[in-house]
Amino acid sequence: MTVSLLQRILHERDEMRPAERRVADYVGASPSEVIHMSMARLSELCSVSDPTIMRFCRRFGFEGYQDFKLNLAQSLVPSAPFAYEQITPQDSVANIVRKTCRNSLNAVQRLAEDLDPEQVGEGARLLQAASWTGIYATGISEVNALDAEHKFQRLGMRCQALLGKQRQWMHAERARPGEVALIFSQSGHTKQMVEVAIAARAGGARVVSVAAADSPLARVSDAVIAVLPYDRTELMTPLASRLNHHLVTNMLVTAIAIASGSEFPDQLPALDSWQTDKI
Amino acid sequence: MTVSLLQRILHERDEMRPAERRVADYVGASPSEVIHMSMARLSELCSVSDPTIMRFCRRFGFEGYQDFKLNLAQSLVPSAPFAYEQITPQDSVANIVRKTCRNSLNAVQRLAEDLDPEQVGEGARLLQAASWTGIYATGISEVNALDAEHKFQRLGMRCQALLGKQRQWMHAERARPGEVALIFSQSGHTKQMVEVAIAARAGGARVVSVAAADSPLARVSDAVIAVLPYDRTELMTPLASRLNHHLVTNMLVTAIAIASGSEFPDQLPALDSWQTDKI
DNA sequence: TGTCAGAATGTAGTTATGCTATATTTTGGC
DNA sequence: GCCAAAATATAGCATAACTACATTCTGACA
Repeated sequence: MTVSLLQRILHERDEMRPAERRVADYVGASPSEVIHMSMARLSELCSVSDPTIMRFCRRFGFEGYQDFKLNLAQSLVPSAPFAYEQITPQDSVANIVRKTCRNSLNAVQRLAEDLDPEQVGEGARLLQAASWTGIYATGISEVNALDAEHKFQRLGMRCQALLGKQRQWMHAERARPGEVALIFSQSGHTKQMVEVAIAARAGGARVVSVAAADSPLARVSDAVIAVLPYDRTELMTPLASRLNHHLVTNMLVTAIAIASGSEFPDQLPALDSWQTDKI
Repeated sequence: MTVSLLQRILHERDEMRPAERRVADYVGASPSEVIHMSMARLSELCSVSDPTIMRFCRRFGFEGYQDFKLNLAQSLVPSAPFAYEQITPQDSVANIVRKTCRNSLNAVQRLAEDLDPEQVGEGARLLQAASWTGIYATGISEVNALDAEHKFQRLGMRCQALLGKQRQWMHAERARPGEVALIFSQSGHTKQMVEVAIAARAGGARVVSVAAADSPLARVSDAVIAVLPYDRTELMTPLASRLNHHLVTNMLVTAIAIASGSEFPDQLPALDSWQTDKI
């Protein structure tokens, strides 16, 4: 969970020597003014030299005052972190609605913070170039595979969601160059998925996995879209956090739609708009 | 609803002359990079002069490039309320990731505001009491039906996702008292879903629909869980807003799990925790 | 079609700012 | 008190932001 710059400044204040402490106090007291100030002005107001300001910025990992100011500006924007709230047996339906939405917001925010766009871009490129894509998932993640199948097929991609151990094995063993195996696994520790990845690669296919970084599945993949798994080991993954794979699919679909020249890439014409009759 | 700087840039783009438009396009495409750039670098990349950048910043009310960059940096921070940002063909993958998350946050927030917990509660009661539930959806919403099937079955409920016109018709015609038809339709205008609802009710089953209020489907349902449809009539429903039915399913599952006495109602033990081997 | 005025845009130059190199002062251990 | 290291400042350079003025483009009108 991200700690804001202002909090870090407050937290490290007491470890600073007097001059830097004066900077910390001033920034902490008047951040909105500071973001619009030159370094010279700030150093004058704090009765310190310019290089002390630089050292202050460097203490927090910034290359210079410019980067520091930009981050400080961003840390002024009110954004809930939406803390996770467990739903308990005593909760009313109204609380269920509220907490479900809140926990979903938490899951989306975490994804926004953690996801590396380079990885999404790489995954999209491999998928777009594939002659055929097998989409693999087990258990409750199977719905992610089906969702991806629908959406990719809407883009005209040749692909299939492969459910069930035998069907998955049958396709992974016959994987060939030019194909892609797209694998969804929250933990990246599902044995079947790891074996599928190994088999698909052995046949010459590329493996794109949507899984936890540094997981067994990640280690046998060509491209990983790393999605941080929920880290409460004593509890099972809450329903809300399962949104993240769903969102990654949307991103892949959108990236491929753009690369394919779509005008409205985030609005796939719903199948029901041309296949279903309306009243 | 606050309009962000990025949206204003997109909105005013078409009124600009070519040079300023090049700036608008570049800033719109790569805001995260722009905030860290010098004016000289940006002007070089856009093939415009420095004063053109200044004029661009002044157009939006800023005194200079510094103020512009600070505001742009802040407009990149997801904040409540999360304004919808359309993904355009010029968007980088980083923008796709950012906007997908942002638009998903927007969709969840809208749901939190609009959803009536009474309706969710009523829907959950009917579903919990059902001897058997048929789950109906068409087109891209079929994945919602499959998701619901998985989760309800995990609760021990007798249910089945019914996909395809003939299978749906076959089951709706043979609906009987004590059963429930759960129907997902974003618009509530899908003809097949309305006909299914009418047939199921004629057989004595109860109809729970997750659809737009005041829709044809809502009018032939026993219980409606009203989900506001996306109101951009000229555009198709964006991918992000399709989260809402997924969340309603989570709420129903959680409410039924609580009513059934579950200790951790929002954390279905994932199927994969007892059906899949881990490494 | 040519002319002209206003708008759009660029070039050249100045000032301010961010940043670095080096000097000076302060602090703490012995 | 001495000395070395850490903290801090002074001085100066490079470049970034910005301004003043010049040039080019565009559209209206004769």
